[in-house]
Amino acid sequence: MDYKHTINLPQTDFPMKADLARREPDTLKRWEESQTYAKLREIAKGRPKFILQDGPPYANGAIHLGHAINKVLKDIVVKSRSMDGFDAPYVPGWDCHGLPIEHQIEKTRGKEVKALAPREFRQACREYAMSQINGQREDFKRLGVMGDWDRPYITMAPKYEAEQLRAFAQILRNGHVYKGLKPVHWCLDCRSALAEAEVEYEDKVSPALDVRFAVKDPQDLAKRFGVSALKSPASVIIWTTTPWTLPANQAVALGPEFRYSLVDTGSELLILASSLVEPVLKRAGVETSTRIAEVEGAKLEGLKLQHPFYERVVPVILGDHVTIEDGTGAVHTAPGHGVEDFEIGQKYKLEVYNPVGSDGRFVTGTPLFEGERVFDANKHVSEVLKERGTLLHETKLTHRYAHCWRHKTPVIYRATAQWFISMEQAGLRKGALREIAKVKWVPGWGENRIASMMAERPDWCISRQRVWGVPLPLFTHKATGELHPRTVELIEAVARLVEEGGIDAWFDLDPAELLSQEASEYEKVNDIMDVWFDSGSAHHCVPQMHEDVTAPADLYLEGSDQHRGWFHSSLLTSVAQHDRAPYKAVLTHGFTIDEKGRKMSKSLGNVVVPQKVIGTLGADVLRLWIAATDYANEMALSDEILKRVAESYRRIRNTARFLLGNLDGFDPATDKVPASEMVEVDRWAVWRTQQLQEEVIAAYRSYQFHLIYQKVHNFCSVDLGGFYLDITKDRVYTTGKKSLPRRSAQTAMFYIAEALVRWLAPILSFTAEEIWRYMPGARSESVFFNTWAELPREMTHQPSINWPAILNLRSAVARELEKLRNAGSIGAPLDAEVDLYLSSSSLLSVLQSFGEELRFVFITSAARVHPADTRPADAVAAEEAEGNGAWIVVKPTTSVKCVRCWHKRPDVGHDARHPELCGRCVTNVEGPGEQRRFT
RNA sequence: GGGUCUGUAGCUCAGUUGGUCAGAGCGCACCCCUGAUAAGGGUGAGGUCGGAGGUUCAAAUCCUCCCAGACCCA
Repeated sequence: MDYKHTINLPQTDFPMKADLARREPDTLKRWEESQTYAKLREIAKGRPKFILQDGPPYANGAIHLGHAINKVLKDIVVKSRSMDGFDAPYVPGWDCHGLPIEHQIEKTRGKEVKALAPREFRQACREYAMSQINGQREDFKRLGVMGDWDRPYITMAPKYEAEQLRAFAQILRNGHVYKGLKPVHWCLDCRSALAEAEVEYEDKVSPALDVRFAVKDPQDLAKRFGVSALKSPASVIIWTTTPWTLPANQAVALGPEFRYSLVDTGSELLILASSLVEPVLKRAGVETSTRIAEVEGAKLEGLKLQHPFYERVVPVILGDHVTIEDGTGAVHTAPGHGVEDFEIGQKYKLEVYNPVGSDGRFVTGTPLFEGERVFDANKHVSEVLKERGTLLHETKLTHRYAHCWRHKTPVIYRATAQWFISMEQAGLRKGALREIAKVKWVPGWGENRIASMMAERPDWCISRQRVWGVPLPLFTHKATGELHPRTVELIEAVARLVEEGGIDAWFDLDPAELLSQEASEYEKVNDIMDVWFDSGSAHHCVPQMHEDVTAPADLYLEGSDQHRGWFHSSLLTSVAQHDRAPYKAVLTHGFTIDEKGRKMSKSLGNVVVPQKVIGTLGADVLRLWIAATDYANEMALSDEILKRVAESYRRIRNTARFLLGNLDGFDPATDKVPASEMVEVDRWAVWRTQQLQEEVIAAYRSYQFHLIYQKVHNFCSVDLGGFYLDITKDRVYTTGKKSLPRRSAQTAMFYIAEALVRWLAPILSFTAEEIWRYMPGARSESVFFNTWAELPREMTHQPSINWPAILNLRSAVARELEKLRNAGSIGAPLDAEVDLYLSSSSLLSVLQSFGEELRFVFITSAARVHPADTRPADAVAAEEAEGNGAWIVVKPTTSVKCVRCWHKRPDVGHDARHPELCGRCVTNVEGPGEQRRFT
């Protein structure tokens, strides 16, 4: 007789094969069609808010792995906060203005660009940015990121631009803005100032010159060095790799603490840092020399020097920025061409002299070099020095030098009129540092990092001489250069115009419209703002344009480079505007590297393309990798790592599938078993689930997603696959379909599935949604409409049975069974029977109470327990567990196999009607069914 | 060159304030099952905790230096 039909095998349509690449789009379509995100907003209405403010990606290019990580981490945060009972909206944004897009237009339109009017050029930029947004948006959605994709904030929206102007007005009113002359990175090709972020460092070959600055007053020098008369002319030697800045030289800086030597070469006297005398003389080819005297740099302050080719006398000054690692220990100082030079120049009231025009040529009237391009002038400078006898030595040097990130060409420092947000004049630095201390930084070292940047950083140059950006809507007086007295009001007027007509409204504006008869006295500023100001004012702009977003945000979440980027600019604008941080917490993640720890780059060929992963393994596998990786450090990805992740995905998926399969025929509304009637091990399973759930929730709250991955995966493999589901299979399969023992297991599995699907949802969003649809019982349309599973309290009490000890015994028995298996005595554990001899009386009595059910723990056909002292000589000692000895005897069983439950039992055939069945199968097939209390 | 970090088995990660802390899962090898089956179960082999010094009765855990890597800056 065939009893197979009496066995309750798992039954589910939930597919084992994920086929994510094909199936995920269906889920996306469902979310789209049923407006899942919008419905979630309705459902969450009234809950406490959790605002994650999106840092806008730049609207240029296809998304890469870094984007994917960032968006998925945000999505995990938002979804987990939602499941945690918050109203957690997600309004994505895009950063739209700025140089890279201008360049993109220049590149694609070619020469035609030059003919474009600025207005048309901006239109082209706008259209391009929009196309990029649309492309990126599809990719972000495909990752499973849920958000208000139909109403993102884009920084080129007229409303955003107008609000940005309002934010600026407030900052101006608060006294942070000034106009100044300052050396800024200047790209000769852009003809524009560059932000730090627009500069990158590349190797460059530069001339390296040692130049004489002759001492004007030899007697003064002699006195300072404490020597009598000097027999030869003396010079301070400076070392420079930018000879073209020598025309702008205003001083020579020495380190106050360093020692400087007066060295006689026979023909002349040189002044050099003592520790550098040797290398300098060596390269200059001086063979014999005598050190006459030595003093601290501080002693030489104010010494008068002759400029090497101009009729200009410059002083020796002191600066802590001077180093004696290379060069001569004497630094040529041109405040118009260097930040440190500028700063030290302020102190010594040096002139900020800049003879270089925006085109990178010396301006008309520059002696000797008028009209020459700066880098070309290097050679000329060197010739002039030679002629004047002021060149000690010349060579070439390869060093890291600032380059324009777009043009890849060397940039210069050039003093120009720019608009600044001052770090000091209205206490911005102080306020920012104070606010940094109030923010929670994850990981904690982020605080140190941004604080040290904030403490050091110079004033923020917010002006750009470009086209595609939000204007600095200012009028300056033609004679005095002062801002119009009603500037704040005027900006508001401009903001209203921009709100209607976008930024073109400003560029097209006739000043008379706002200034009427004053118009002729004022100049309309043509600069635009640094794009960092755009995104940096999102904390102000977004809440003004989207009702779901409020400020300050609960969290900003970006890559660790944003300590200098968006975290930084946002903090500055927010403190300047409101004197508070724009965020309560900041979370940063690392960058992607390959399995060898190297950064991903095209040249190394180790770049992982997210679209490709999604198209093969699926977004959920990529999401799982993101969750599984500790984002605090670098995040390594390679084919092997992806393979591992995909394998663990399958484990989790199959666990869910098995649970669903066993829930076949279970209706939670009618079939749930009360805790008091549940089988002990089922209650253990629910308890264990509850324990884990607490850990999972805690990990979500502390953003430790990789722990969730570890814990949940372990749960599936060890607790469920390796124990609970393994031993429960027998009961679910063989007891009556509607019997209490089976319903008890189903009740546990039901709660496990309810919990599991929710744990997974923020990470494996597609899979969780898929599982959700196969779960029994009435339920909402989407898993995301729910909060964490509530497990019945009476089921989650700590079990009185010492299950950990039983699990230990189980492992010990498994080791013994393995020996039999390897000896060929048994195959499956059901071929064996086991006798346990325990010294722990409590464990002994518990297991004795299990009675016939004990065998199910080991999945053996029989299992018995006895006091330790009755053990036979050949009993094998199990590994110690809490000082309690256990001895094991396993042997092949001699009983006959029941064809239905496959246990080998002595009572097989006792019932004449079912000659092939064991006793419990008989009762399960047509009797009242077996009882189970423990397993 | 400076700042901020990271470096535990092939992979991903645990290792509280220094004292069973050398762990887990995966992978791998071998075995079993064939009623979760392009599944499932079991056993086992893998690490001188990046390297070298030092502090300590005792260090993966503290200090110094070095090496490798990441981000930011110069």
